[in-house]
Amino acid sequence: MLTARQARILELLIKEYVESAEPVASKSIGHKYTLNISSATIRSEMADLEEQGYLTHPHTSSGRVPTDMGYRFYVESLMREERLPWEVQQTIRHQFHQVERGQEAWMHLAASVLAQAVENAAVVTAPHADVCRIKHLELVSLHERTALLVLVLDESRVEQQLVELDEPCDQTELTEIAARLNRMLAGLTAIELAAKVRGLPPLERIVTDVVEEIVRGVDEGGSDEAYLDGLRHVLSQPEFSDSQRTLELLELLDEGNFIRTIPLRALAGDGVTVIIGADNPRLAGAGQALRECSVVIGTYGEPGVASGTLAVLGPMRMRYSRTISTVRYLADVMSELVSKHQD
Amino acid sequence: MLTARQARILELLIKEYVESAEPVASKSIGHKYTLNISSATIRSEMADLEEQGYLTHPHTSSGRVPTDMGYRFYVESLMREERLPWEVQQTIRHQFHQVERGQEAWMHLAASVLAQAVENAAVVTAPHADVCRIKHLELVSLHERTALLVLVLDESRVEQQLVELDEPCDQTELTEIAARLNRMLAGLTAIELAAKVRGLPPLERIVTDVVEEIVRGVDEGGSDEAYLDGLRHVLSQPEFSDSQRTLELLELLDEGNFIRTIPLRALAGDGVTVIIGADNPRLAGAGQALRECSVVIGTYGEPGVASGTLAVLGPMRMRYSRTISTVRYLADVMSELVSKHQD
DNA sequence: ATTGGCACTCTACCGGTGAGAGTGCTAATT
DNA sequence: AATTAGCACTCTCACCGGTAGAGTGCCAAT
Repeated sequence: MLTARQARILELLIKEYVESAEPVASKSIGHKYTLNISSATIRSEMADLEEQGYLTHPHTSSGRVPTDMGYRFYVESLMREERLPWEVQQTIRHQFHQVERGQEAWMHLAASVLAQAVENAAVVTAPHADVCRIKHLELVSLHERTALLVLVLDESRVEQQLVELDEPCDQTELTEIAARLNRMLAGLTAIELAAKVRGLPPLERIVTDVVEEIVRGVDEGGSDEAYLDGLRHVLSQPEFSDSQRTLELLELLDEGNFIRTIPLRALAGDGVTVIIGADNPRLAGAGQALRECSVVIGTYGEPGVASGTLAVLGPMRMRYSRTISTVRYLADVMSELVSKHQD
Repeated sequence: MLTARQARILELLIKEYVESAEPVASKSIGHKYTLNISSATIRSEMADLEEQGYLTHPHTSSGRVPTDMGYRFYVESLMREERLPWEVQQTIRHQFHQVERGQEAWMHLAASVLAQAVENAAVVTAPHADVCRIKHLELVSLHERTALLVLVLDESRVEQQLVELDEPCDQTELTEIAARLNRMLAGLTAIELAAKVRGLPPLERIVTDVVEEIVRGVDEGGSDEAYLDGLRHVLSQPEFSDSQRTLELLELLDEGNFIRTIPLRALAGDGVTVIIGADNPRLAGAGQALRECSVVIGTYGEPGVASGTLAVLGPMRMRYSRTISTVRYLADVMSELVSKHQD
């Protein structure tokens, strides 16, 4: 167990380390923050903290550095959650209301705003329900036997796919088919759809099969695109001054690999979840680079109805308090906006 | 002017340097490729080449390295364009026919395939006409006063945007409006549209204004999204072993900045264009990192009707022949696929 | 329990040195 | 006149040893 003083020292040490990125000496804590104890005392406390696993030593004669366990204890017990300063709140809100275009642009914006606010990498996934519903579909003739299916789902999600038809079919016919299907399918989920389309004529079936495939794909979230921004912030941290490390991380996360590497949805819990270093078994196998990183995950929207994920990736040496507040705040803002456009 | 022998030496030197990434000594050329001349002769030829500006010296007693000018001469005069090996062609074709989903996925795929094939960073922009035409539009009611406009343009391009209406409006009304507008606007360009919508009732005007805005945006290509992949390849090259360089490049290109930094459309010419180092004034200002890079740009599709851009970014020390062939080949494949789905 | 003091350890930095690689020049050769 | 062998010269890089400085661990005094 930690005494109150040890906890205090741990807290100050982490604060200091987060700022300086260098091992913290016993003196610097005593000097900077006016504790009425000498460096020698701090040293012996530190030795104790180390024995309990909260700190380490890069080498015998260097200052202390927090371990995963140290950070975890800090996040869970020591840190008080910061209220996000008014200006920052305003900046975020402002940036958000500036643009209000398609969902894609919106996600990009969210990732960009988050990345900028926390000065780390940010990932955002689009909001959607656990099961999504069909809102509307449209068929546009491209060729004789090729049509473009535009499928509008709830949550303003638009999916498109080419459909190869059995027989030639002009726009008039397609429009009729679309109208019939719209009357029949509006508001259905994938499962309901599957039940309802039995016995439809073949041409309609070709379309509904594609629709079902798309809807199922969306439900599984496998198609979830992750909008990533701000990798540069992470990579410019001193822990990545070695270009080998940089590459390792880059290869893990480049180009939409993120979701495959870090299964956000699976890791997200209620409120804001913090994953520190090799904390989570799912990250443990992911190479050295990730083991020095932490991930802060939040969800926004209404659970089950329309929710997305919001995450920050940074070095373990991260301003947790600030990051968590920001994620929470941004999640709130985005929840608001989502519920405004709720159907 | 270069003698035949000097040209030969330049060629071999570049080949060697591209492989080894290290300054090339006079000996190593003589040894590896059986020229019947001694290293002393090669040295004097090299000195001459240097005087003419094709080579440089990192320092007095090191081998030679090609300059921008050296590379340019190589690309324009010495290099013979390689025929892409059959297996590579097959690999590319195969990867392409695997997936045939929405345009977005298609672009991602193209970037990924290209990046992998040339082992450098690849950028792809979606195909579209210089002026695009309206194909179809759809209005979906979200709220009383909010509708989702889904706009299908030629080239299977789908744009969506929220529209705030003056007065409450239900789906039935919206559908009617959409039908009217479709009859009126199908096949029009932005300019034709602007002329035709004068005197429409206010509610229709709100929609057409948004449509016009979108179409103009698309025409200008400013909204061109660039699909970037394979940065990791570039950054793992030895010229970026310094993590400072890495960062510089990353900051230039991170998150869709690419198009802003490198105006592909403006640089593309007929066939395949190669920009070497600080060759182009538009790149000159872009920081040290880019000055050590080359860009190979190709276009695909039918010029003016539906064309997109395809580019490779890599260190100046690049396998130009292979890269150019690959860009050309991929452009052909993509042109085929585009014209197949032409309207 | 706390603290001042001191020995000990490890790093980072500096200057020097020697090997190696590669050139430039010159004088000899074809 | 072009080519070549030979040699001196230059620059880099890796290695070494020595030192200053930072910081700890421990012990004896308070």
